[in-house]
Amino acid sequence: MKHTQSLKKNYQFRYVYRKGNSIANRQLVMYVLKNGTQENKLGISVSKKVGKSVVRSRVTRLIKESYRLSEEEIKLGYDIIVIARTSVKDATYQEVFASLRHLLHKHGLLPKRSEAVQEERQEETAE
RNA sequence: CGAGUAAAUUGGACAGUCGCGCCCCAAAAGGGUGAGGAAAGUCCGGGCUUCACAGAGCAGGGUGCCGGCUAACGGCCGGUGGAGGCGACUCCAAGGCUAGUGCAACAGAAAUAAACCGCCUGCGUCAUCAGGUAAGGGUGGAAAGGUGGGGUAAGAGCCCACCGUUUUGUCGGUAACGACGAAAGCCAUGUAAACCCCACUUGAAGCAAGACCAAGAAACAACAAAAGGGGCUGCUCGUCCCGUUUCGCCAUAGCGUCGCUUGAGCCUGCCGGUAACGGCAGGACUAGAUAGAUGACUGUCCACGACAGAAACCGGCUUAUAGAUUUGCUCACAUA
RNA sequence: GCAGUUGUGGCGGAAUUGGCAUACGCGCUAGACUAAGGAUCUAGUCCGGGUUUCUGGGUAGGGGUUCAAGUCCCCUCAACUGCA
Repeated sequence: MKHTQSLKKNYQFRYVYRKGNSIANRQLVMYVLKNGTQENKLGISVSKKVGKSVVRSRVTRLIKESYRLSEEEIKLGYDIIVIARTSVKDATYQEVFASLRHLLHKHGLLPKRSEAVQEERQEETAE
């Protein structure tokens, strides 16, 4: 991915957990913290409670794919941790995608999307 | 065709767009390649690595009908015995309680030891008492080989026949064992998945093993001896290494390199072997990450896709598994 | 990845060499005491059939050895711990 590294070390995760802001919905939890660089760092955490290794790796891939397809719109300079909750194990790709967009929007990391939405609305009203 | 039994194969396919790990290329573009039959459980066995050499003895652990295969095994193949099934066929930790020790609750007269009831004899009879008796009753998982006959006061391998058991001979088989015969009236239940005996086998830990490179902190003249400590293992031997003690702080470590994938491996053919397997010849050889790569979308088709994701490797076992395909054999029915 | 430990009523936790499964404590239910509550005392409390007695099953799940298994052996499941 072009603008995104991955969070690797445990201390990086703990720093974000301690200092960052968290917002959750039914399927995911998202921690966000400014890191003062021109890149984003993404960490995905799927605990053993979610399921077996097949389930966990599939959940990881769905979250990663959802993030990748949204990457161009997301603000830069943040550490983001996405934690999967137990209910994700039965979710489809579309549900995960919508859930991730929902949390990114609540964190205010999707300015382009909101602008786009506003533009669409303006266009609709203009028409 | 129906019912069954044994085994083998497969585990969605094709096309396009975007994306990921590794490799090729000086780089880019581009190209190649990318999870399983169980990758799982970690139940066994191996190679490999470290422990000086991987050594000796004891203890401990494992296995347990016989023979073979194998690097090895608790695996596989073939056979023996036993159990089940009309049959194809399936299942069995299957050495030794006749080496010793332990245990066998409750019930029952009595549990490894026998007289409660009963039967019989004697004191004329009954009762009682004394004695004989394990055929019958009852208890129990188990009650002193079983059935039938003779015998007796009543009974008893007391005697006989058959069956079983033990010992032994001949023959067959590498062997487990089998067949046939002889002898012994049969000193004795179960449990060894109780201790144990016998035979074989086993050093310990595990790729987070470990090797190398880089960086940092502390301490230190050299040699020898003693004591102490440590490593290999539970102990003894043997052997090697080392200034010691206390307190505090940091920390999943350095996006390090190797180990890391070509291997007791796979496919095809021929030969040997009942088979497991072995030999020879030819051919292909393409996951190797290090917070960890296989996904998303679209279209077409069908049976609408189960169980499930590599983390050093290999041989097995066990467990999970939608559906599809193939072959051998058995039984029943029908027909000829 | 490798190595290991544990599993018994609603909860904690006993059960000797295999021999009557849940002793004991907490909690819960009913009753007594009280104007009421608390505390205290009494009784009950694994599940099904019957509701006094009786009877069948049950120690994470499945099988085996044994006359008999919570206990011994094998397989599976779940929870937990350690290892640079």
